[in-house]
Amino acid sequence: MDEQTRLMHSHTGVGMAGHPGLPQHMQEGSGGTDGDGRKQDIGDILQQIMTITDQSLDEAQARKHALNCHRMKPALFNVLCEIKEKTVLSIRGAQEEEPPDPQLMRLDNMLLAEGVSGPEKGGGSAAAAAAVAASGGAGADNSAEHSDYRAKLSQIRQIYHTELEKYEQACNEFTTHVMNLLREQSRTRPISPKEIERMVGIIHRKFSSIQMQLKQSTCEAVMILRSRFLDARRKRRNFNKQATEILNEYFYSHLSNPYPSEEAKEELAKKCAITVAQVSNWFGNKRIRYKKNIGKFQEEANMYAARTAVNAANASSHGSQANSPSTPNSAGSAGSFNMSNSGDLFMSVQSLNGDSYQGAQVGANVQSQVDTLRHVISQTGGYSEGLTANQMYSPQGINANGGWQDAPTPSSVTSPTEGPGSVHSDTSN
DNA sequence: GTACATGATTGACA
DNA sequence: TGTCAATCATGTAC
Repeated sequence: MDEQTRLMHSHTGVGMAGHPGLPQHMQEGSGGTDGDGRKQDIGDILQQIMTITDQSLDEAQARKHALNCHRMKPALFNVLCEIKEKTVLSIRGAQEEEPPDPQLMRLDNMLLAEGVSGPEKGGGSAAAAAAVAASGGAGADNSAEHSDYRAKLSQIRQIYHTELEKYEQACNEFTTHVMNLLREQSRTRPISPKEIERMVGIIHRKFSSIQMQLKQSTCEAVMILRSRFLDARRKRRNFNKQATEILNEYFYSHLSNPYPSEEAKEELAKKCAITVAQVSNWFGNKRIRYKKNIGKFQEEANMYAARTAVNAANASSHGSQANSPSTPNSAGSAGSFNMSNSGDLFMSVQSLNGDSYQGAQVGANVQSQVDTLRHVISQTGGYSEGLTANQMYSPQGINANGGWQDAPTPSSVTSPTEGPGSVHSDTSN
């Protein structure tokens, strides 16, 4: 039998004796040996092919039925299935057996940790609490942010589960469909149960890759939510008024050297309910912005000077606390910050009176300073008429180089609470 | 929507 | 390592 005939023979898949509709020579397994015979065979086969379309559906069904009922069919299918198992499927099997995807495991772990997957027993809440703790922000509005975070996480969780359910449903439907299809096809071509099982596995893998994408997207959403929640810059909140006042009071009362020590920073942080880093940031920004635009801050400086003066005056007139006046506290609710000096304020006050600032003079006589302060206060309302702004709070603390007057290197900046030798002009001196 | 205020970040520097 | 200076990103007032 020549190659073409063999091909046709195998393609028809019905090279079995007694099958209707095939040329007699094929049914008998004989092929033409001479050229004319071959031509005749091919012609017959072509004729057969051409007439297939002319056959009725019933006729085709009858043929199909006859084929399925052929006594040799099961045996032949078994053999073919065996061959398939030994060749193609075994090769595929070796390729498809993969270890669990580490990325998928990471995603699963993360979703579990974030409370997106797994039981919903406050996982998101715990994550939010951890996020809050990590952020180290002021606690006042933490609960609001916390609930916001939880709500958004819950939303993500809901979407995740809905989509996951959809995928699983679709996967099951598709698997059932394919299995039915393969079972149906197994009547006409050799498909072993193992092959069907393998196909199911392939479908599942495909769907799990889709699920992995879903998991990845969910993880990204959680990460974004988390980063937004944690990112201090994004959730920047202006300090409350009290905190700003406390910081400003310190700044303007240490204008000649507005570099709080670590201890002072910690105390300010505690008073303002912010972190030490935030205090440092605040002073850094304040120094820069004050230096850049002193005129703009003049009014503010005067206001704090007046306040400090009033409080200093009150403190000194109410007893013997002149050596350690507490920070002026406009509202009295911010707590008293122990600024043991008002030297810079006095410096400015004295300059108001035309005296040049000399550190040794500062705080020499508390009572006289209080008197001077009272004078300043009386003028505060109309300083703009009689006094230039610079007279009130001249940038004398800033040297020609742009640095603060006598400002030591940051590392040697001493606390306002430090004793003699400090660059600050404590009244306690 | 826009301009300004303000807290945070970043890179350079001493 | 703390500070400066520039810059970013958000809040707020209009």
